[in-house]
Amino acid sequence: MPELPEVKTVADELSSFFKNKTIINLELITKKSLKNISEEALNKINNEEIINIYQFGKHLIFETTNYNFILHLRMEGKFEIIKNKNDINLDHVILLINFEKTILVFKDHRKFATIHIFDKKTNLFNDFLNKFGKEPWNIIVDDLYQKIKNKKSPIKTILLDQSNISGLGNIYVDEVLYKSKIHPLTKGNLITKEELSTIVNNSTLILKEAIELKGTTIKTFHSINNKGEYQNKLMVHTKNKLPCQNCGTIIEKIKVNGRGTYYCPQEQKEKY
DNA sequence: TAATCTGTTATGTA
DNA sequence: ATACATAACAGATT
Repeated sequence: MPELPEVKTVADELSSFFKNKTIINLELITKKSLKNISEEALNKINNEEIINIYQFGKHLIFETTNYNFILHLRMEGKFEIIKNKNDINLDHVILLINFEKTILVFKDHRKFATIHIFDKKTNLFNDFLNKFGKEPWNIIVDDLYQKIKNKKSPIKTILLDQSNISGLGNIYVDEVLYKSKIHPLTKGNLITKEELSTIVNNSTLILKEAIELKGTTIKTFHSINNKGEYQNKLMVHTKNKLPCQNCGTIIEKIKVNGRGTYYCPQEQKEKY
């Protein structure tokens, strides 16, 4: 489900329910799903109070008294809040986070989600975050330009790489490149600093508007109480063979790095 | 019906 | 540095 706006929507809702609440314990339901953390490690945050729940890039971060607990939802991670354990449909449930009066249910039918827990007494949390690029509104264009100016990979691939810029996924990157009038296959070394500046500005505009609308619901995304509405604003993504809403040219779908990619062949010309 | 493809993600390998 | 396979699974397509 999640790119940055969807994760932020989820984080805000979870925060309204669980900020300042104490975790009683975690119950791992589907053991084989956690590849990057041990079951014992989950016990560390038993009895921890949640101080804050927020989003960085596509990461959902629960800050507790002594730890940072990070969930990455990948493709299909989602939550439900229930009152009674008997109400749970256990299909695809990975984890139960038990609170005094409610249970936060974490589901992930493709089991791609990852969990990290970092002790605040160490630098591991900062080290982890430092592997990722800044969010668009904090990007320094000159710095990003230095990173991409010699790359031969397509600009779409570069923008999806979270070590360059955090928060763009397959939907919004198509929308950003459309708004910026740049062909998704344009090689990084052909992007001018001015074009990169346009891309960064449009990334900020589009992600912020999507946050206002609580994300995009294409398949199954809904946060907890909200359905996103940004799907009504999409200009190219999922619009294969439909006329461009600006110029009427038929939108094309291609593959870039194996990802379905939509663009307007009239307004987004490839540079060679 | 069954085989194949696709996917709001990301990492590991070569 | 860059392309490809892989993770696991449901729903759509052939």
